[in-house]
Amino acid sequence: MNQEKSTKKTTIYDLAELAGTSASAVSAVLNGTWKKRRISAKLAERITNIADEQGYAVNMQASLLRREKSKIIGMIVPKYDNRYFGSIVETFETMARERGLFPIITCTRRDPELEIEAARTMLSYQVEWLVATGATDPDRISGMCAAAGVGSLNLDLPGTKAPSIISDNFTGARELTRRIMLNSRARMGEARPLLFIGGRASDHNTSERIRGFRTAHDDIGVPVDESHILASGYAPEKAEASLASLARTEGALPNGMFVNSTISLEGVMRWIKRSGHYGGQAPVIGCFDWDPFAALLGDDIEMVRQDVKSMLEAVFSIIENGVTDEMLIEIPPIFREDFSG
Amino acid sequence: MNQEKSTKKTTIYDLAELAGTSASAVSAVLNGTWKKRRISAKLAERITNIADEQGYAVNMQASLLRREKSKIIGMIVPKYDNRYFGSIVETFETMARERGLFPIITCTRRDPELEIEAARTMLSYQVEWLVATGATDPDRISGMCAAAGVGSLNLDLPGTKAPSIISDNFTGARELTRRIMLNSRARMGEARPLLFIGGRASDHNTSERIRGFRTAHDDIGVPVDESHILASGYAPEKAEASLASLARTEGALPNGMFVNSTISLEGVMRWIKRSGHYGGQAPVIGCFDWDPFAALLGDDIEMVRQDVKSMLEAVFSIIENGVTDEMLIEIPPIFREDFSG
DNA sequence: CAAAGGTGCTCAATCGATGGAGCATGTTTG
DNA sequence: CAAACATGCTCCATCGATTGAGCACCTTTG
Repeated sequence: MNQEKSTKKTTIYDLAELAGTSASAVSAVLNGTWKKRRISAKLAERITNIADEQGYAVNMQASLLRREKSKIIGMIVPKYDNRYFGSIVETFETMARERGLFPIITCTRRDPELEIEAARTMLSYQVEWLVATGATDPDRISGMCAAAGVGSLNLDLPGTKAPSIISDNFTGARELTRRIMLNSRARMGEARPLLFIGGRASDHNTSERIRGFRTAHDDIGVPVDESHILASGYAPEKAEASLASLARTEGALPNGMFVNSTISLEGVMRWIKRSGHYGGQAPVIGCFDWDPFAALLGDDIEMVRQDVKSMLEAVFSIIENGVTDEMLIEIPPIFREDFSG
Repeated sequence: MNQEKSTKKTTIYDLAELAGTSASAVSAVLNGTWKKRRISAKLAERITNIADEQGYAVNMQASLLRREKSKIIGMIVPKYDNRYFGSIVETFETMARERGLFPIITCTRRDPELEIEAARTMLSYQVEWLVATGATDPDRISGMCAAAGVGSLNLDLPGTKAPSIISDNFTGARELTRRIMLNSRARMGEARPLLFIGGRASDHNTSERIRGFRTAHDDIGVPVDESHILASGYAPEKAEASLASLARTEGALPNGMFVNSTISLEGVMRWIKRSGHYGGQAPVIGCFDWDPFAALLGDDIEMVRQDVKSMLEAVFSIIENGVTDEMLIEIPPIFREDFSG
């Protein structure tokens, strides 16, 4: 209530004075080591009460400086603008807290420089582990962590210098392609080559998904149209622009599409609506990612959901039980029948 | 490259030894105060090079313990599962970094206990400001911050003990209701009472929106049907359940709906699709929040977008220029014509 | 009743970075 | 040429919590 209390923060020394005891007793009581340090239950209770009254909160900076382990775990994430990353972040926070870890998360907006800066900042905060999600240069981050003696993991996009947990993109894409093909055949009467749109051909996920896309075409015996593989980036505008340009040069577009992410799907749906290219009848669509509203957009839209929970269980299993031999762990994505929500 | 480097972290003392100088010189060079402390440019460069070679990163815990200001700014956010909060978090991070602050964000899943615990943890990390977004008990958080001499702000949901920045819910809801009414009249030939669904009547935003909803009915001269105000919570299931229950007791539902958030809209759209209540013709909908896919869901869906950028500019203006007299700052939301994306 | 052991606490060094104070030099200035 | 000043550093206390070591004061045991 007094002046000092509102400006300066309460420390264990203040509490010690109030309780008529030493700072080490206060420290021991508040961090739970008091039994080990043979402090009486009576004193412990008195200290606890005073601490509560004063609204005391440890100074983590001081505490962590002294401790050997920080219990801080960092995550770098590219964006918060879709359900996949949103769910990764939320699940990560929850699981970290369940394990007594303090999660710090930072969003790098797919900016390679920001990624490095963010990683360095995380190291400054003494993270014990750093999870790089969808990083543009995961190996660079792993290198920095290794030099600082900090563990690192890649999530969503794999690297070569740290264990990587990703979706089984090949199998998922193959099955998704098969389903689009079946839906398309049901509507059109025959199986025809699909369009692939979104992502960057240089990234592992996209190239694996394209491989699955090709394999599924092979499986059914339909040729792949190379000019219809448009890995033009993740932004909605990119997808929109490349569809527009393809329509300009080719005329009629395929009636089935494999869309590489919900972000790309945003652009695709916008173009379909704005251009009126398909008239009333939208194409049969499959999307490698899930969004509740996108799922309601039509009857012929198939969405695969990446299994975020299992992916993060794999992440924490490595953190808790140490690094396994496998450097690449692939988690099967979930198809419609499998998920309840 | 040696054993030590991989296990123990490099400190300024290590760098000082490598450079044949003192730790304070190293510290001054690396934190930019070297000119003020009259270190020669030559030595500064040598130290910088060695630091780079060693991949040195300051120990923030030690640094912050000594400093007076932490430059850490905290945000508490309820969920990451919609574009509104996603955009708040992403914008907040970006703006904080632009101002040389380090943002830490934590998600409390609308759990009141977790909120308090998160606030206490933030205080332990010596945040200078805490922004409580959509908090269930903002005043409790403000109280904790005040006791620790830390500034706090409320975002999205207002409180009474700290400045609050929120959307102008009343005016926004009034205009949104007017638009739904016009769309509905255009389709049905006459203006009829709308349905209000989602949110909690006890929270400020919902009650202000309901007030705007009523006022708009008055403006047009249409009575409000009290049994059609369903503030049954935020979860999609809640909205779905209360529509189902209403349809069971009343038969035909209104042909125009005011949906209080995209989260509720998820449940609404799901119910409309599953129940088949409306046949082919979905009701005219307005939603207080924006989502790109939801916006594409039909022609008669009007979405207001909360002006996240302006809201956060107001937040940082208070942080930078001090607290103004106003305790409640209301930011007008954005209607369709206004936004480009 | 002395030795041995237990109980309940305090002392003081420590973590790494910071910054006020101060110590050698070299350079002006009256 | 001495006083005054500038330059380029280093020394060391400090931030708050932690923890090994150790000091009194019991209580038990042979």
